[in-house]
Amino acid sequence: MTTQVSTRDRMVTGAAQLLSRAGLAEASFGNVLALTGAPRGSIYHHFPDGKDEMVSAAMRWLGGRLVEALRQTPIDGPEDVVVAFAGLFRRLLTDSGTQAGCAVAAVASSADAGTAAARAAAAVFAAWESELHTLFTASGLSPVRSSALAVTTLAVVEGAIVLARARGSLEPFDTAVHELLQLTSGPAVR
Amino acid sequence: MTTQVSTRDRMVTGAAQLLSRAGLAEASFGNVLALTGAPRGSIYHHFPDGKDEMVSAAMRWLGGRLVEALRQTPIDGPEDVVVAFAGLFRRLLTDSGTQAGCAVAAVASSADAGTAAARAAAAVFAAWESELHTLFTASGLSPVRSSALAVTTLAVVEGAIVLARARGSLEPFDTAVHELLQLTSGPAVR
DNA sequence: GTCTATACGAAGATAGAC
DNA sequence: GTCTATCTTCGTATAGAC
Repeated sequence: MTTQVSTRDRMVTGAAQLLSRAGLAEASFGNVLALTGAPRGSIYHHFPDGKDEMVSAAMRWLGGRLVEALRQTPIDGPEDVVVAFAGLFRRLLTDSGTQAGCAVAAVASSADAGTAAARAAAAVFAAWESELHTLFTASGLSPVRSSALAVTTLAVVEGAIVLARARGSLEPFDTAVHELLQLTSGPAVR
Repeated sequence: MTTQVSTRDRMVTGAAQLLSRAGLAEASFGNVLALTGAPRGSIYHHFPDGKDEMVSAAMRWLGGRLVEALRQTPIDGPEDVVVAFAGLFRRLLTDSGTQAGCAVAAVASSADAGTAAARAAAAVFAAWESELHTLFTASGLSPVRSSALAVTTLAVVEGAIVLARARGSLEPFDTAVHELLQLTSGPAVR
């Protein structure tokens, strides 16, 4: 039995791809239809609130997808948390030839504040941070230390993605993540 | 004698503002003219290559401006470098009510690869990284250590800006920068 | 659920007068 | 250096038939 993929799902994943590669403006209905082959008539059938709703759906899909992937990774120490999380985004960079970035960051940085899409992006960041916190705690760190490292891990990875894209090289990404790892094993109070 | 500010200069700084707040798509000629009061006829007079050229000019202006500001800051130890650099972007966040971000990151993440604007954004990142390297070295760190910290400082700050905007709070920014400071004074080989 | 047709605005860009 | 006019393309969004 082959898995049924709805037109809506294809549009959501297509929008996520376009957001990742070229930002909010390029994730237009026209581009989504061209990429997915979805019919024009499907737009406002599946997304009555228009683009804002489609982008919000893409945010939720990406958010959940990464959390699931994280939960499938075996975690022993705090270093594993960083490596697992960073590894997922490193894959995004390698798979795209450093042409893709984080779609959530793209939306958070360009959607009008207060729109559903902007709120969805912020919610995804919060969910990722929460998941990182949980994993850091499970790996042996104190709640306080886990909080600080969760935020910092997110910041380093998001920033490193931008630098890697700009330079067209994984080098800045790997360097920044390597430094981040120092913080998980450093002398800081646990 | 009052300083003459050319129409071109007003357009460049206006474009930089719009890029910072809403990204590449919102930095349209129409919005730049509305913001600066520049005449329509000035567009292709001052920027024969169109928007790509205007955005490139905005990148160069922002890039040079930050380097100048950095050079005016007294630096004693490596911590001062981080505080000075992060402080400039923290100011951007506070002045805008966490509504503005880094215009260079916005362009690097959404301009088509290969365009003049994308190359200008990459060049600005390289210039900032180089300046950070110089300052870290001057503050007593080894060249190798300075390289790693320059990249990491950039990454943390860029990522932290995105998180601060999304949450509408300076908290993630301050947390990430605080962690970054640990790396400058940590046990890593200098 | 899907289709066509269409409305409306804004984008970037060019030509030519002043 | 500035202005108006215009072109083309693309964006979101809606209406109504199938």
